[in-house]
Amino acid sequence: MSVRTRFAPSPTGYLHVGGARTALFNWLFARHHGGVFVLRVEDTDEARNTDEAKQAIFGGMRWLGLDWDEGPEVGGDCGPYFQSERREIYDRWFAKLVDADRVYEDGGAWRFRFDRRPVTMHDLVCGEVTIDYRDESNTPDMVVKRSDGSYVFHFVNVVDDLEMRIGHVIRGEDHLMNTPKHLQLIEAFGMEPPKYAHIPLILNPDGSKMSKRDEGAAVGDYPRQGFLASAVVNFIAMLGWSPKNDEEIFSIDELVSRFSLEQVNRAPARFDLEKCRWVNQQHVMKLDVAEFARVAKPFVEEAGLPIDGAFESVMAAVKDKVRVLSDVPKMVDFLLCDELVYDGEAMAKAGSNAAVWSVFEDLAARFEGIQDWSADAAKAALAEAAAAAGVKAGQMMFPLRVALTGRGQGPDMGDVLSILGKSRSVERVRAFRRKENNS
RNA sequence: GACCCGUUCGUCUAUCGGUUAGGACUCCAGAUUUUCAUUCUGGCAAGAAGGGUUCGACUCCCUUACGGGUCGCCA
Repeated sequence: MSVRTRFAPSPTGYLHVGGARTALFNWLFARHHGGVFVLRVEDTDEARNTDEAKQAIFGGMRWLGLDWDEGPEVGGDCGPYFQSERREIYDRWFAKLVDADRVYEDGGAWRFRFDRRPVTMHDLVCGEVTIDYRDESNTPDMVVKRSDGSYVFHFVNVVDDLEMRIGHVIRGEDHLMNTPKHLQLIEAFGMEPPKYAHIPLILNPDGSKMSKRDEGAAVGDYPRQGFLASAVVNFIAMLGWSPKNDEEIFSIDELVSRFSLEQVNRAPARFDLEKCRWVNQQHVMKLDVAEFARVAKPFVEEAGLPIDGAFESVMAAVKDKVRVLSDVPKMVDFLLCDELVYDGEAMAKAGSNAAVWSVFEDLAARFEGIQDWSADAAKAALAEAAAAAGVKAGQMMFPLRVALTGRGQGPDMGDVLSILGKSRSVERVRAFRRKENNS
């Protein structure tokens, strides 16, 4: 029998990293084994469900690249995939419980009568765990059908996993204590349970439980913050899973081929956004220039910067220095438009040496005298101007950077010089001189 | 409170009884780039505590502490 896993979110909010990682592990496990990944929407709580949430979850999964083989919008043999549409199926399974005399009425609702004995489960991550159901105070009979006739989570979740022939249930550790309840239900149905794997939760940097509103929690925020989906997938995979060696940068395909549940940790991990940014940089560096230009372009346009023919060479100059795509505009704005914003700190640092300033006296003229403009020719002109003023050429690099870019850091000066070209370089050196004279 | 899971550098982790406890992020230093950043090299930094078992314990067992989870007519 082939491997079948599922992700079963309830559409009550956006997709958060914890849910995304649960979906990812299920997806990786299914893909690794050439199995089927099912998406099922657990929308039994009508009051809290929203269509926006549903779309946010679908959208988040698509962005991450977690495609589902069965589920909403793609169909499948085990549908419908919305619990709100599976009413008759639940009624049928509920009747089995009634026939077996395993439920009783309580205040209009129906409770499932637990077998009062120790229940042992064999979790693929946590190992053997036993919960003693003789302790009724800790395990009161659970409601499976509400007084309004609707069914509760434990019941529908179990029925659907059985109906959809899910073989491996991979879910958050917050469900560990629910599993014996599910096992008891499955036994009452006379069915074989799936295998379970409970993965540790993701915590905030301070160790508290990560939930909505916490920084980095919403998967939907990642695209516009300039993260690559492959990097986010790589990073969240590393939270709770390890290849058991020193490697840590993986493409999605590499994760698929390497993933296994035996490599999942049991301790909860804290979310470190700084490392996530570093992972993103590693993935950005692996992009070729054309691809990088394509994904960075929307951010540059969003910042209102003009895109011209030199765009790809501009992108090439900064590609290996960006952590997140949203940083790109402020790294290249001086190359794309003529409105320079001078950084005060960089200005002060550049102008601290009076001798340096004298070099700019004739630098513009020397630049203008260059016949075939190139970075090398410009650098040679700078060296000559520096020598004439008795200043070391190296000392001029930083001031020239500030003059041409307005700030203290950026791409290699060779790239800046060649992209800017002669007339803009001359103009900016002159503008810089004027600013100095005025101050 | 009861029950369950967990505990290696600040963080993510390797180690499956014998290691100078390794890697990565962050931070610091050096190098290279005639410049800043990038990059590279190096450095700081860990087995929660106490008992066992053993020739030997981060690794196995117990206790304590701490962290997380679960005890709904939420999912």
